[in-house]
Amino acid sequence: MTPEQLSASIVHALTALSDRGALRLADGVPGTVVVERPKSKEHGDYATNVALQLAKKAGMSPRELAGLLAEELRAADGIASVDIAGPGFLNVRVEAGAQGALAAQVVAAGAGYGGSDVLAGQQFNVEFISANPTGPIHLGHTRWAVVGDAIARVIEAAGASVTREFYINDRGNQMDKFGASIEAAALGLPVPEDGYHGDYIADLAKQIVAENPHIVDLPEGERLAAFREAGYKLQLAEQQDQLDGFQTHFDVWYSERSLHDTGSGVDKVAHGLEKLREQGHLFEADGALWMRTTDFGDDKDRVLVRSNGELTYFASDTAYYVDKRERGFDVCIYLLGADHHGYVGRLKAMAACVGDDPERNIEVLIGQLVKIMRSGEEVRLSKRAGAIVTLQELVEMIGVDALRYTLARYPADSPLTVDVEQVTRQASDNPVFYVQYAHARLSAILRNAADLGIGPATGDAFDPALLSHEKEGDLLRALAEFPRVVAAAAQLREPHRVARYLEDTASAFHKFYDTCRVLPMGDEEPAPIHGARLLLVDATRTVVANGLRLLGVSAPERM
RNA sequence: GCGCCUGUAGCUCAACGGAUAGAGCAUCUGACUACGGAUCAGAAGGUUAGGGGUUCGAAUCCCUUCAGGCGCGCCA
Repeated sequence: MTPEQLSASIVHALTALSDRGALRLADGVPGTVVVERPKSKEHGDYATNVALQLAKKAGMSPRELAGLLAEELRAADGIASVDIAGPGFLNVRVEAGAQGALAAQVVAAGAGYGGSDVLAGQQFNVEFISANPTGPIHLGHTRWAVVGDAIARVIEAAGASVTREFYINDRGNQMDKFGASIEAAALGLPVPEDGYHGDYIADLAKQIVAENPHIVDLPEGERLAAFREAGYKLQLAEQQDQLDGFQTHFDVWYSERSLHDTGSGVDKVAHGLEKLREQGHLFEADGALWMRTTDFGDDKDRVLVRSNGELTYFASDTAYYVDKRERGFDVCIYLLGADHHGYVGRLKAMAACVGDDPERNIEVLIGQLVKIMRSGEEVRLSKRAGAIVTLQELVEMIGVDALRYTLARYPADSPLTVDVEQVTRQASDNPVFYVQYAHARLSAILRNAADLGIGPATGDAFDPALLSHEKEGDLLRALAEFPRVVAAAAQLREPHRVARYLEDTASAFHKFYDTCRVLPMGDEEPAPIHGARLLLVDATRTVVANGLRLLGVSAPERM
């Protein structure tokens, strides 16, 4: 029995009581009730606080209501016992047969188990990383690579359609500084003070000159542009390559330049401004064009066109948002670092200014920055000073799986400290291996079973009531949780819940494995219990594999 | 100064407003002649930064004090 099924049974019981007049609820019977897995086993297989929640509306004491409900519920299918505890909790024990049946359901659902339709019918755009193409992807971006990708995956599992998008800031003076830095390096001149100083700049210069020796002979202005464009192309390709190797794949790489009229006749910025004008939130002052974001809670109005005629970055942002909405996305999610939290207000206000609902159409997730410790000291990220820990270095040190998992198992809005040495040294103690090891073990059992010529029970040969051991019950309840863990992760945009859940489930499995022999021993004849446990093993393997996939972490069959 | 985020075990961090606040690492004690010991069983470790409030019930919500991070440009 799953929590959902139990919830339905409770609603059914409430309805029956209500129909008989034994219960009168002010707002009627709720559609669903909260069923949770208690922390302590003494509190049964499942617990619900429904009596506490409804007592006031029913005009009776929680324990009184709990008593009524318990009596009604005891008659329901699949329920072994119902106890009333504490102030009015209902502690429910489920019959072994009703619980064991889940194993077959999981295996039947396969890769689809864990999915739901809680976000069905919605189109999501998830934008993350969006690094300037002026340097390598580094640890500062890596958290968003992992979290953004995992958010996209869980939202997809919740039934929505998702586009992962990377916004390339390929316009503006940072690009010019980048170009000037490469140019200086190529010419053997000192890099400008406000330029980029990492070693990679010299490498880029070398590569560009090697590919096109005549570039240094170009006239000065042309030469800068040529270095800038060549550097841009190489750097973007490198970012794409590294993210690809990091199992982070984007559906759309969106160039900021493409928002501006580049002779295509489509000027999306002008279009965005027009939209704002229609809505009446534009005004001119001091020779500049402004958006009155203060109409919607921003702390000050924002300039779109400077008095010198140049467009601000925010003008691009607005046009980009309008474009996303016109491409059909209902919800535009932005993942930004804590150093950008000042943008939340203006982005929301901007969405309101173009006539959207800022509570629904735009969502800005602010993640805390990752603090990096090395040799007991904090490593300060600075692209310009060249002090960076690149994604590539990190992957070489700790591997894709361990790095992804480490960053995925914490909520993005909690500050995180990563000690480079510790993560590297303790790679084998990383919880990712605990979960992966469970998968490898599960795979090994199924392999060994196949060698013995046996497999999971199927059809009528499966007797769910055989899975009555305490550890089997614990494991089954863990498996039953998976769909709502994924749904919660999607709705709350908190994929770390999946990682924590996998650790719990792996633990339940390891305990089961330690206590319950799955395969026949020696020359023992295969019996129904072996088939039933193999089915449970198969179901567990399915859940662990599905969960790891949501995090973009591999599920190895051998380690 | 104003605003946002954070403060939980020695360390890194969990905990839909729920019952005795949990994991991993580190420390200590046990378990391998049968499915993978990267495992399992157990011990120890806490005034959830401090103080008020809301309620059946608060780490969680509200107020306040303290501490830390970040942000407040016609930059990107």
